[in-house]
Amino acid sequence: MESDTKLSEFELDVMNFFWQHGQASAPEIHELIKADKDVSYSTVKTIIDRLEQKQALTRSSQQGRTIYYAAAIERETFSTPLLKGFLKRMFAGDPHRMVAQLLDNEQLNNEDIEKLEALLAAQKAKNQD
Amino acid sequence: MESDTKLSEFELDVMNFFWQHGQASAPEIHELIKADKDVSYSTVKTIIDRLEQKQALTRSSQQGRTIYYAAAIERETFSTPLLKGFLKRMFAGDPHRMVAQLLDNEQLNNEDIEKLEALLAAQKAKNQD
DNA sequence: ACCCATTCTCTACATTTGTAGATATCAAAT
DNA sequence: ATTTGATATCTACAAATGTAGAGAATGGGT
Repeated sequence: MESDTKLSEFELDVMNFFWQHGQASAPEIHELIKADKDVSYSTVKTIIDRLEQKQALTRSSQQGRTIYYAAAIERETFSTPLLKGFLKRMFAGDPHRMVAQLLDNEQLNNEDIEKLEALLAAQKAKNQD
Repeated sequence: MESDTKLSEFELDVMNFFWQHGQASAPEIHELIKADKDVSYSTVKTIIDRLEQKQALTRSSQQGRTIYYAAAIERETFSTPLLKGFLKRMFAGDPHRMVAQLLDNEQLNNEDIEKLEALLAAQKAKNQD
């Protein structure tokens, strides 16, 4: 894929299903998406087609007429630059601000927080060497 | 402002200058933006006009013909829902994943990390009561 | 009082995005 | 073999977005 491929919000929503579920057909994705948002099959299929064109999805198999697609790129391929951009845009590039707001927004219980603490500790250890 | 106002990427870039610098004129913003990206004055002014229409900016004063604008909404008004959306879309709603990647992407030194640890500790304390 | 550089206003346009209908096609049920 | 329901393909379109030129307007210098 082009390194500069951009995905729209809706396209990203669709990709998420693939990243979570592995392969899926358009009707399946439509079904999943309808839970959140009332869109027609055509709409979803169009998004999938565009994702295929952008080479974010590939046809992975076929059952009868039904085409199964799968993500052709890792989530990280997108999340890395996006996170950077988002951090820059929304938090003036300051991770501290971002985590502060994350803590504010999400209701993390102590268990969650401890997991994050472990993460930080690990990074500190890594910094040491 | 409408609670459902959406800003585009470019619009957000422009808002950032206002959030950081307080009030500014279109030519000033153009000057600042040119450092990153080669766009014409017209382009920048159009974005500012759209932001004004969306009531994200207001005219705060005037020097001769030059109009000064200022942010009419707080950064948090946008960052809160956007962070939520971004978390959902890019990290399947899992803050842990997001922080993990943040740590991966940004090179945080131990001092930075300790600040984050303090943040987490504070939140834990708050959870207690 | 006059000129002009600066800034604003207006208009325009290609592209991307969200949206979906019409229609072709075929696999499976009878 | 025929029908039909599910699926795919194709086409379309309005709105948003990134982009910028032409030209109007005026504040400030002389």
